[in-house]
Amino acid sequence: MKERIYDAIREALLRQGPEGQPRFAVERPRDMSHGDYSSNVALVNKLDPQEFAAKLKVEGVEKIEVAGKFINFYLSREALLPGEQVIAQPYAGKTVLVEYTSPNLFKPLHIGNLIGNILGESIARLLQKTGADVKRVNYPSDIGLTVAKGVWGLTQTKGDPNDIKALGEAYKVGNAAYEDGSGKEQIDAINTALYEHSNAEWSDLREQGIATSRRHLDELCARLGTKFDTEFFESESGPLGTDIVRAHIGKVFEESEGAVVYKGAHTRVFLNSRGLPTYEAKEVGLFDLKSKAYPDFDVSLTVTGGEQKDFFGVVFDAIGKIFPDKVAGKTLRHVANGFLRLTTGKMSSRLGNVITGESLLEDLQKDAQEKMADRVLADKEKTAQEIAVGAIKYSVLKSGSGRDILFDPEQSLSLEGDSGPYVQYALVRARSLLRAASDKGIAPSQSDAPEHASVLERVLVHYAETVEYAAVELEPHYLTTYLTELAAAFNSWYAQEKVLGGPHQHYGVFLAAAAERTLAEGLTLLGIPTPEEM
RNA sequence: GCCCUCGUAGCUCAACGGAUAGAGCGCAGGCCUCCGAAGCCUGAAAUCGAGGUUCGAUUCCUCGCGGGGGCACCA
Repeated sequence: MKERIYDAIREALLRQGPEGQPRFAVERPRDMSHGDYSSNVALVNKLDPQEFAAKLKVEGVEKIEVAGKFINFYLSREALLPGEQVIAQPYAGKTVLVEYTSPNLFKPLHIGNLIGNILGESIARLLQKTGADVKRVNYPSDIGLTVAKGVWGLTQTKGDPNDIKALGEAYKVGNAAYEDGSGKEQIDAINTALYEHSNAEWSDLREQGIATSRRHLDELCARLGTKFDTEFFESESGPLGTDIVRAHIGKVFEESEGAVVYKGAHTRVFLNSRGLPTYEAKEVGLFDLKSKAYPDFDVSLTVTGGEQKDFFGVVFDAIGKIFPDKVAGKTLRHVANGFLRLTTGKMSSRLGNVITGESLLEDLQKDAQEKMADRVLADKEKTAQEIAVGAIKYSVLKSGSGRDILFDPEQSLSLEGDSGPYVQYALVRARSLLRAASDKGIAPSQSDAPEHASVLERVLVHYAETVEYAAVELEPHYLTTYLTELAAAFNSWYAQEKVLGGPHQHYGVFLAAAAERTLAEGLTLLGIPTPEEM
């Protein structure tokens, strides 16, 4: 619909004469009383709005009104009848790699790690919906200093490498010893030994710890709704990156103080003075792995914390110099996710005040269970989990992608108001109404539609363009905001409308079905579960 | 020191250079004999400061103040 109005204006503008590039916007007015769409075309092009508006004719628009500097478009009743929504396909024919989650094996996943997974999953789904062939990539860190700290910690604590909590404890011990210097030498030695597989005992601890960590990770990803297409490990990208970097010393890289560095916007170390690859060199290897697995990819997105922005700027720059041919025509892009801060202060593995992803989910599940105490549901546990996942995901996806998320561990997460469960609840009510209608044999139909459209229909029309916008901008929160508005419109309509048995009952069912479809699809694009009942 | 970000009701967040700056929580009040009250309705309450660009600035630019992040062997 938006396209249609846009095209009509552009055509009329071109007919006016050769004034160069037509410049104008068609947007959804903030206030519904200003119509369903609005344009600033007259203002920007210094035209008489009345005169210009008179020349416009758009199918599906019943009233074109000039309000001061704007031209407002009111859709016809027919155009406002909820129907098939066609989602534009700006990514058609594109292969997009989305790398996200990228956990540190050997440490339990804390809520901070969850943010990247939640954002990445939603972006992947939005891209898919708008035409892309999406490949989900996980890049776990299974070797390097972090793992060495954990292994050293285990040798001290004698913890069980099959116990995830013991791993967390061991990492804390190792990290502390590394920072105060007391264990630095030994940990560095373990690090080297792990790369070289020169110590069976340490390598064995590493393998066991990784297996434990992966079990928990897989289980958590399954609960969150992520299924990766490919995994690349740092133990693969490390050696590969090392070789590639070495082969380009003098051309792209230079040696300095025993290390191999790249001098871009700022200087970064790719191989440290012990000859081991840093994160930087591993990224070089990772790019090579990605281009071998998916030689025809068009876009590669890396979703990680915003603090890595400058880092990726330099690394992508270096990769472009190493592989000018492989990078040509492709886009490498870093997508920043914010990090999670606690109201009680910074969360830090070192201080031990981490909240693991698992424990947060469990707490929320308990809250949800309590709320459902007096209800009879088919599967309360499953439902509670859907609500818990919805609550967490919504709280991450409701603000702009790079923004930090403030989390109050005392208050837990909200299950009401501006929240995941609020939108889920609207969906559940719509489904419940549809079930009741079906039981009573009231079929959906437009036959008894009321003369005027309600707010609900006027919100529904904007679904497709919102999905497209969120996908192109890589900003799921536009969709989140929209769905909350849609849920509010539905709840409001539902509260004042006695549907079944009323004069517009068939249309009411028809409208509820449209709301149900849209809410369900929208939530799915965010990666939020869509419960049948709650 | 340099670079990047952010600053909007008491709190957590929205607002693609546009019209009367929207929500939720909290606060004050109202609504279940009726398809689900995790809901609906009403009310009080905000753009960090100073300049500039623009017909129009929360949004863009400059300066200042205040958070956060990054800048050589962590990821």
